[in-house]
Amino acid sequence: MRANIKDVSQAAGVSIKTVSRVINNERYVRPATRARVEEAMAALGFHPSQAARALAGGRSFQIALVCSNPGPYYLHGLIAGLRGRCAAEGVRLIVHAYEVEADELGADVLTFFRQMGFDGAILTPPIVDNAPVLDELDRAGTPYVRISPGVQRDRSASVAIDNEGAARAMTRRLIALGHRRIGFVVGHRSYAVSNQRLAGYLDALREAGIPLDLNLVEQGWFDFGSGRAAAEALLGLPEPPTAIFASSDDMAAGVLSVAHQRRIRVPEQLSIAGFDDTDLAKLVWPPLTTMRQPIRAMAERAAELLFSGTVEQVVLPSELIERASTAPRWG
Amino acid sequence: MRANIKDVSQAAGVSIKTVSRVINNERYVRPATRARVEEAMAALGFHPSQAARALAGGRSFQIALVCSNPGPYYLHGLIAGLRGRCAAEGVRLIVHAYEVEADELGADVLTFFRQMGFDGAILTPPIVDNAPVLDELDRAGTPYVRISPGVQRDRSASVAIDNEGAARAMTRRLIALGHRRIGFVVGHRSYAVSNQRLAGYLDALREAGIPLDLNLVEQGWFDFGSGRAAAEALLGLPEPPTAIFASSDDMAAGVLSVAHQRRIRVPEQLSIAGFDDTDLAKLVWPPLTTMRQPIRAMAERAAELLFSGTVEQVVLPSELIERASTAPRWG
DNA sequence: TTGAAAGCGTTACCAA
DNA sequence: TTGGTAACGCTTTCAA
Repeated sequence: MRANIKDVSQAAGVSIKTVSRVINNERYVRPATRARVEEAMAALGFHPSQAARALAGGRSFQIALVCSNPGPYYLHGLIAGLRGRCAAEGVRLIVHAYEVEADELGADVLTFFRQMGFDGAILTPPIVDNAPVLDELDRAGTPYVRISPGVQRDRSASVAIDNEGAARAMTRRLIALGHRRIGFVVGHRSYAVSNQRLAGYLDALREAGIPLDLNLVEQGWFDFGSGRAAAEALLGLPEPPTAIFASSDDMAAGVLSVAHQRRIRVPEQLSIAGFDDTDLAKLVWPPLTTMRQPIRAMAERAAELLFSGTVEQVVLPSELIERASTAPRWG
Repeated sequence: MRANIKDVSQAAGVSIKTVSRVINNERYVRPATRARVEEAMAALGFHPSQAARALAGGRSFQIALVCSNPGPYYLHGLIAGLRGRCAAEGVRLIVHAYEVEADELGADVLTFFRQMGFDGAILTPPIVDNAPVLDELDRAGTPYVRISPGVQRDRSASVAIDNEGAARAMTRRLIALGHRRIGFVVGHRSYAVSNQRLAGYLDALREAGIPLDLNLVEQGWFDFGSGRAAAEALLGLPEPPTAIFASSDDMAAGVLSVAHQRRIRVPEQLSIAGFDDTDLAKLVWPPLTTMRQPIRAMAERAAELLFSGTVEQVVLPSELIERASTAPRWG
């Protein structure tokens, strides 16, 4: 049978409470006593039951990462960014990836939160803007950090980049390269960042006095397939764009693949721009131009805010990466 | 205050035990009683405490996914494959990503397992071959499924592909294309699959009567950077290879980037082959040839084995994808 | 600085 | 088909 705290207390000749003090690194334990207890714990191969600690102490030692079914790089960046800090804090990471289409109302996520009192939560779009979910978290007193919130930004701690500004910068860049007909692939409708990026695009056009041609704006869903579909539509126009700015790298890769099939040389005949959290630019050849959202850094910062209890709206810089042939990001 | 099972039992006018029966969908509850209890639960917004269930019931309703710090596509494939089944089983997924270099002995993972009695575990390389960890799991009676085990394959349920056969097929393909000098980038030393893939490469050479040139074999670490380093070495040889087979797609992408820098046309002047779990082939242009490890399907199958309690060694087919220009995998 | 005892919210066992 | 009551293994409160 697994050793429990009582076994340890007997082996060490102290009370249960004292063992508990050692487990939790509390003060008021004489070094000698502490040593004796630790010895006993090691000898018995004792590891405190998290379930019991959670029940008695009201802490779960778990934080939740709630995200939609995101792309590989986004998910990886999140987990990579959270991993270290969680380990350092002795906390487990519960990954809850939900189906965006199937859970518009966040009901699933609500249930998820109500079952285990998490010590904290990290939310990503689009659930990050779901009021009932935020209400529940507030009600339960669970600290949480939102990544890329779209609404009520000052409601909680959050980490984001300036999506609108970044999209504006990218569009300006394309305009500076001489493009006047710039296609745009909008992101998933349920994500606030999609609108923010679209707004940046529109703003840059306005600023440059380029009239908006609605034929150049296609709806996408952040994935490779919808990028391809959008590219088919855009490149099939009587007067196709000379540049296409996709709201995510996955979609940009889709655009690239269509261009390739159509024997369109990139970037000579068609500039393709992506926007994302990925390292795709380093993998794709010839390269896309990418507006880089530092998702891993955002996750790291989110963990920092969560564990320090700081309620603050952090805005991290994004980064415009010209095509990798001129600005490689090797390593 | 959060409603507990006692509140529900009082509201419904039944005993605690009956509420428990309803929660756990046990038999021997009259439909009318069940309905009354469910009503009370809904009215009180009751959700059973997972901590209490875990403590009393000896089940944690959590399974662990233990992996090293894997690449984005690998991690994504794993989680995507496990997600649905976990949700269906009402079980949470705890992601434990550990540092391979820092945890050679699996001590960290051992602690991880001993703290919470998981209902099950999914292990991936290289910890999948760590005997102490497997022993601990056996001792605790925790069901587990190993993905791509390297040793003691019949020790537990597992899912794998035939790595050696796949690498052999890939090498044969390169030989069939007329290559005689085929570089090989070995995977990370701590992973058994690295040796398996190397064995397949060596076997195909032997079979074709091509003498092994050790200068053509470079050590890599599964990542982009080591792929670049290996390519620098191989392409810097007095007599460089005409094809390079990297044991992972990330490394293959690194090789590709070096080829690009050196103005080597791919695949006309240099064939590049990858081996992985990724969809890189669909993203990279010009394409690599890839031996595809269906990691998501492996994860799905692993979940199936885990939850059904089937102890079986499943071998899934891999797939040779010729360069994407001729065999696109769009969508 | 240490200890005794009362929870925490379930499930499991045994009766009824 | 239902209900008591003892675990489960820890934290917390209050004394000492």
